[in-house]
Amino acid sequence: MTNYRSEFVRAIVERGFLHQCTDLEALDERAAQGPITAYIGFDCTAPSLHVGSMVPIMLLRLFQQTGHKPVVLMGGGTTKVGDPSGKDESRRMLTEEKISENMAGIKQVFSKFLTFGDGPTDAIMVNNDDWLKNIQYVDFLREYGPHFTINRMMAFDSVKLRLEREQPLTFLEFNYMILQAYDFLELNRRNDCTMQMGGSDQWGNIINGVELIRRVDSKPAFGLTVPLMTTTSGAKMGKTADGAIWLNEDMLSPYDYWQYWRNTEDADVGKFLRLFTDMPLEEIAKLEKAEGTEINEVKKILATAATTLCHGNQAALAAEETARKTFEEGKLGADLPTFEVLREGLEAGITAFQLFRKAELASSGGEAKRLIKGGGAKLNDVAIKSETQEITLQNLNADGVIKLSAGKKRHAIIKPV
RNA sequence: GGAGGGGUGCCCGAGCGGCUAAAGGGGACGGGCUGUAAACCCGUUGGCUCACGCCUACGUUGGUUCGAAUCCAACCCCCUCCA
Repeated sequence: MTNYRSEFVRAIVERGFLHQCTDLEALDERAAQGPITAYIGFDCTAPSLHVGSMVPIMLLRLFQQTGHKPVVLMGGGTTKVGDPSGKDESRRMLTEEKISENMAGIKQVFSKFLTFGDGPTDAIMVNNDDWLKNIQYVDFLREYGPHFTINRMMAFDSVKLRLEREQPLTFLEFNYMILQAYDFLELNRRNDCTMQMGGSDQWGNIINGVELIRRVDSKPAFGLTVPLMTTTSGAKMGKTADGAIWLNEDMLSPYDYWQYWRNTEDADVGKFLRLFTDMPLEEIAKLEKAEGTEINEVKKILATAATTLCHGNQAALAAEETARKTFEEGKLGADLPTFEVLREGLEAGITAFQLFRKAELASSGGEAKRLIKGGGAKLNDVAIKSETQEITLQNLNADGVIKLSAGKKRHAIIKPV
């Protein structure tokens, strides 16, 4: 393959981050000469980002590691409008309070992956509400409206898809792409930001910004996208059994985060090591050769490395240890969710299915009963036969607690108090 | 504003007076096989109750009927065409 001159381009190509780029050779040339500035925007639609945003985040990290300046753009303003890309229906409108709450939650995560500061390659964070909120409608239309044709806007996938599926696309959402293009122009002027990166679904929006900068300020700019991540079997990344894999600790425990990576499909292990860890490529190449059950060891390395980045090494090791105890020794790990139950209640006896509900292993009594009937419920690793079995202090194990399991992977501890 | 079509369970979608907690699919969960993988096979999939059973559910509100997701009326929302 081509030899790239810049460390950045070489790294993204080798590690599998590159999907599309407006002009890869020119970017390579430019990145080889010295630090450049690039940004990725994150909308504030939820109180935390989830694993689906990990590729862009890791891209920013790699960008900084290879000597450049990343800009994290919080979409405080654009979230008010709502990005129609990849949505087959309008999102309900979020209130401004909700948006600022979400932003506060999302912000936390970046400091774990990027170094912020004032230096030439230190990351900075900006909020597009700062410039979008003061826009004067008619002035804005006169200045930038002429650079966008409806003909072109209609051709964008985000728009076309909605129209084809006969789903409504509001005028509000229709404006999203213009605002995002304007963001890029604004960042280009303010911070000399010359590249916008993002997920492949953002390609159209990114191109608009590149184009706008060229037309308005006659300056070159780059656009680059990362592939949309799916697992080998086609599932979108970030969603599993209990919902999204959130990056914030208050929404998903490090243990569950570790488990997510531990359960990676065989075929994805190498790809994920390259994308979601800092591990050198030669080392990954070696690990990737593992076959059969050996690959399980590699998955643990992946899980611990990925969790270390997000939650710190201590939390990652604790998660690994809990997993080892739980799965390999059948014992209890400290990280398992623990629920306290009054000792008096246990003395009197609690019906099995009620206890499962208390331990949040089932969301309703019916679900708990079904679980037990299906043979998936265990009490101290022994299958429970009857959903009405009484559980009492007699059932405490050697550690003075009760271990409940729903299936092979979900466990909880009941502790009398 | 006018004409037509439509709103069903987590999602898609069938039903079009009783046999309907509502076909089928997807997803999800559990079991089997394995390696905490994938694929495959099987089961479960509204809530409450130990249970008889009760409650909630087919856009909303009323009505017809012994009986309505199914018929009627008004209203709300969406889509298509016309203005």
